[in-house]
Amino acid sequence: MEPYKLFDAEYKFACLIWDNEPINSTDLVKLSQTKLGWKKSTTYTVLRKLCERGILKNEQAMVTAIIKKTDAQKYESQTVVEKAFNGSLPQFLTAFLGEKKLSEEEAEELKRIIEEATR
Amino acid sequence: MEPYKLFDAEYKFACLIWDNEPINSTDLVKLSQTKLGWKKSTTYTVLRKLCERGILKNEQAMVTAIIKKTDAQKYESQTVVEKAFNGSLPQFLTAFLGEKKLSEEEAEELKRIIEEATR
DNA sequence: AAGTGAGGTTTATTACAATAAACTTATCGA
DNA sequence: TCGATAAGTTTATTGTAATAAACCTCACTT
Repeated sequence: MEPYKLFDAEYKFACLIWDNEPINSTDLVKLSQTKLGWKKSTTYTVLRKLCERGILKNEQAMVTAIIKKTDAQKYESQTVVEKAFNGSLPQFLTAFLGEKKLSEEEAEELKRIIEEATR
Repeated sequence: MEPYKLFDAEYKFACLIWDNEPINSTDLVKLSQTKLGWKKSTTYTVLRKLCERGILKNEQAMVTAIIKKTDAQKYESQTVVEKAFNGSLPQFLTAFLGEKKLSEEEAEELKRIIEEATR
């Protein structure tokens, strides 16, 4: 398995931790119950798997993330561009935008991000 | 199942059809063999499923796509942006680019695409 | 000392993606 | 008319994601 690969359920769960860390495991069980509808055992099962894969950490009932959210996101973004767009960001953008129209502000923001990444 | 959702194996297979349609089913079996390493029965199984889901069509042993590649790509791109970036394209772009640097030409191309989508 | 809650683990269950073996039926050329 | 080939279908197998029931152990409280 690639290091940062998170399945859908895992990703949602990891988001709870990214947004709330450090979080006590009992509190995380409650949070998963309300946010995801998970039972306690489900939470611990998924938690342990993500710990084994080096993505999260659970020490003295305190859960934190080892992998940063931005790294998981980078992985997600690059995976889809490779898989479905032959690695081409322009192709991705074209497909994503489709017939959608951007406002001036949105366009400016995107161009700023691109500018930022241009040497 | 959402209409355009294609699993990994299905997406690769659909690409063969998009790139070669219209294609005779026997030829498609051969193509899947060489490109994906699939047996004949695998090809027909996946083909039938995609036909049932209204994504492909197989009539008189002639296989064509009903859903266009661009539509499947649009779905893929929007799905990942929603799932992992809270629907925010700027967040996606930021994560994708990371520390990567763009050349002048790449930046120009991206800005052109954005310009195009700006009313 | 017995009950209770925190903090887990062990073991299952279910669903379905991925792949294919084995069988069928029809056509067509030798 | 028989054997090959095309064009499929039926039925399995395997792996694993998603979810959870049932159990365990320890510390603390009553």
